[in-house]
Amino acid sequence: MNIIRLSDSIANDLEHRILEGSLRVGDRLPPERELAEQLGVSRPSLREGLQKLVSKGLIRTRQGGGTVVTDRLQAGFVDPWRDMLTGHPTLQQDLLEFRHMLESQAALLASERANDFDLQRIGAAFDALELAYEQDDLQACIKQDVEFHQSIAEASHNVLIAHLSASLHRLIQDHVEQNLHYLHAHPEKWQQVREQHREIWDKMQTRNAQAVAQAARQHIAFLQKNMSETALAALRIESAKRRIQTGTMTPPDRTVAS
Amino acid sequence: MNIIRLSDSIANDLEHRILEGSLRVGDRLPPERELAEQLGVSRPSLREGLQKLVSKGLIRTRQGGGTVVTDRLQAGFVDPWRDMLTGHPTLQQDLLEFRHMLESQAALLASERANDFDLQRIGAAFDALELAYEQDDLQACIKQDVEFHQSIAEASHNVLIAHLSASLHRLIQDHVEQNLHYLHAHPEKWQQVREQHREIWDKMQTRNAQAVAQAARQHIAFLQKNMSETALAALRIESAKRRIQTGTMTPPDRTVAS
DNA sequence: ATTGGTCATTTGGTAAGACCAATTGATATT
DNA sequence: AATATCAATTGGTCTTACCAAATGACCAAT
Repeated sequence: MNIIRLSDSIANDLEHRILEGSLRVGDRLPPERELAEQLGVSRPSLREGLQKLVSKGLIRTRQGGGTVVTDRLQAGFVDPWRDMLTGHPTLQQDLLEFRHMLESQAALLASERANDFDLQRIGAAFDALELAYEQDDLQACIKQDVEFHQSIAEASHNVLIAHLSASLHRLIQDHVEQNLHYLHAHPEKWQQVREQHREIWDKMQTRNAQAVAQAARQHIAFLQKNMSETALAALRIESAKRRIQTGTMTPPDRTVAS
Repeated sequence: MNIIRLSDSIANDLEHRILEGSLRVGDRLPPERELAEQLGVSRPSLREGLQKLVSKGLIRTRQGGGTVVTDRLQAGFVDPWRDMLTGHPTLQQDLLEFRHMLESQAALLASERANDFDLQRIGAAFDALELAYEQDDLQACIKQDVEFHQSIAEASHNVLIAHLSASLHRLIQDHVEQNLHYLHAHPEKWQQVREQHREIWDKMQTRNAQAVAQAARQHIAFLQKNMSETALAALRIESAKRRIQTGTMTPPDRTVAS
């Protein structure tokens, strides 16, 4: 009945790749001429598809520059929370609790579904993390810590988990950094964190889902405990700016929309 | 700093005309060749602009038929996640999986933290749900089903879980409705759902956290199973319509002349 | 060695013309 | 009058070409 427009197929496919994670935020697409040839379509058709995605805000094109992925969903889901968190530091406990759930589930699913590519990426992240530990490079540790957890989240092959995980990492990046600084000043805890990462990676390789989830839970619980200790010093200014919500706890009418 | 893309100007211009009223719903646009000449642009550029509007749902094009203004303002706002789900049915599995995790965790936390007010609200929702079952009022069932789960989510006393739960419920409302309709036609399954709700509520009252989480997991798993069955037909149609497969993205067989 | 500018290359933006395919509507046929 | 047929209309796609902005390499000046 309805013939599918070629440009729609193209847009749909690229959109799917972005959501699924094979095209990640910041990635550059191949040049239009090249991509058109890869897909076996003409450049105008490809461009019609690309422009659809541009209008959706999923990619950004610059003349002479190239085409890059600029996920707008990442902001869409979490932006409303950012205000809440900066205004109400007590909610950070909720956030950590949520992360606890999210990461353990991500680890569980990842150990069931990770393919070779996923495992390779996680392994590479782990190695880089170990290297950062060895070199005592705190900045690199932070960066690789995020990459390690994110690679696991994306190996879960669940779009929602992957995106939420990425969003949360952005959201709590400051606190992660702060926390790692604190841990770094306590070598025995610092060493514990390192062991926990190794534990997760080891269990992941055995593909024992429950064990991986357990290791992830322990890791996050450990961070949760330490972070709450350090967080007390952090909440200071910002408090006066916002009003607390009424007791009925009514969610805003738009948490998902952009 | 940003050079205005011609296709964007075109899309904006037409969109403005539509919203302003000079182009009304059902109106036919001039043929592309003619319209391109009127606007003083090439046909590819015009088409890029038109396709942007197509992806926004403002116009509809039929090969040989013409281009007509459709009504997008009926449904109101644009929810990117909703669009994603309708565009990529495979994501619905991810959504259900996520809900599975979220609701079981919510139930677990709720059974630990619910105060008298929370329990009263959950109980009231359950009673209303039972009443709806008794009266065989499908609409009321849908409404109270959401309220029941949402009251539990908010009893978790975790803001993120409560908000996300509310967002998800809105997101999958259509599918919930569709699913309940399906279940309603199968009395034995319909009864099972009712029992599962009772199970959750009973366990909740005993404040056995693990038991509640287990009951919630079973409930969602049951819905998940049935929903995937009902969605199967539509999903097959959708995937069949795609000419481009994910992965290798083989282009449509375009018989070359000569 | 670093800085700064010049220039060719790369890459997205636009245009023009052609042909294909579905729709439509008028015409011819029964 | 109903139906079948065909030609014009119109969106869908491809090819080629050229323009303009961004990039990066190379070279000159400090």
